[in-house]
Amino acid sequence: MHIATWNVNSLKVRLPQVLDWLAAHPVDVLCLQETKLRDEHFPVAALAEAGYEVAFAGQPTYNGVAILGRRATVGMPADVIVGNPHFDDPQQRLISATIGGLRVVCAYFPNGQAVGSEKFDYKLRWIDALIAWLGDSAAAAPAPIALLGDFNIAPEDRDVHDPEKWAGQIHCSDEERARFSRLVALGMVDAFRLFEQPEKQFSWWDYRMLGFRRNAGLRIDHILVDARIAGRVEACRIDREPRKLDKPSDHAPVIAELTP
DNA sequence: ATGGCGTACACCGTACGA
Repeated sequence: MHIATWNVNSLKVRLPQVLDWLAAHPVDVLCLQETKLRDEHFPVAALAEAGYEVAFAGQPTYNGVAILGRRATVGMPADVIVGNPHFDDPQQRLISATIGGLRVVCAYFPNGQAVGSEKFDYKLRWIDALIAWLGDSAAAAPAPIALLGDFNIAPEDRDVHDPEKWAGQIHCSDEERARFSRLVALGMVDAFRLFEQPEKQFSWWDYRMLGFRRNAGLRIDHILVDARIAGRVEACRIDREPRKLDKPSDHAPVIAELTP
């Protein structure tokens, strides 16, 4: 079974790339972030045609998350919960569902803009509420949890192209990294770091300043899996190919392979 | 050098992202 996450930065613009990517990589579960679509505009029919059942939560212009399930293998996302019961949030950043024997949590963490800003405070509170909720529900979870998404946190300096330039900055601050560690401490592992990886592996590159060509990126998109099923993770990698296309998302997909 | 690029919505600029 393959599970994946991709911040598409507008599903309206990126739909052809998502369909092409799914045709080439028929993952069983795909979590999307920044769909930027009202629910009535979500491309349910096009994805059904491609063999995927969907659960989604959107709003105009900003945010928006979705979980896609391959009909032939895992089918429809079940027991869908939109948002976090511990945190009243007008922004659509969180959706979870039971699928493929996992409790899949698809998350678009707030960006935070700048350390110390109001948006940074919102980011920290949002993450604290996520930790509180997962901490509570993990005990009662009917299935192992997999948390996939755009965390907007580079957990370590090796996840940053220029750690000195980024030291203490947004995505790299101690407060954010401490919260990433607290998520892991709930009993999850970073699937990507279960394996030896090449150096300088990133999942996001700035559109500006030739970020991708210079590999000036950050690894901020992650797949955390329940530590109890860490042994089932066979592989985890970032697929840079879609970032090379015309009109790409600024993020690349991350894929993990699990044994059944 | 705080720029740069891309998206959305609405208007021909502004907000936001990371």
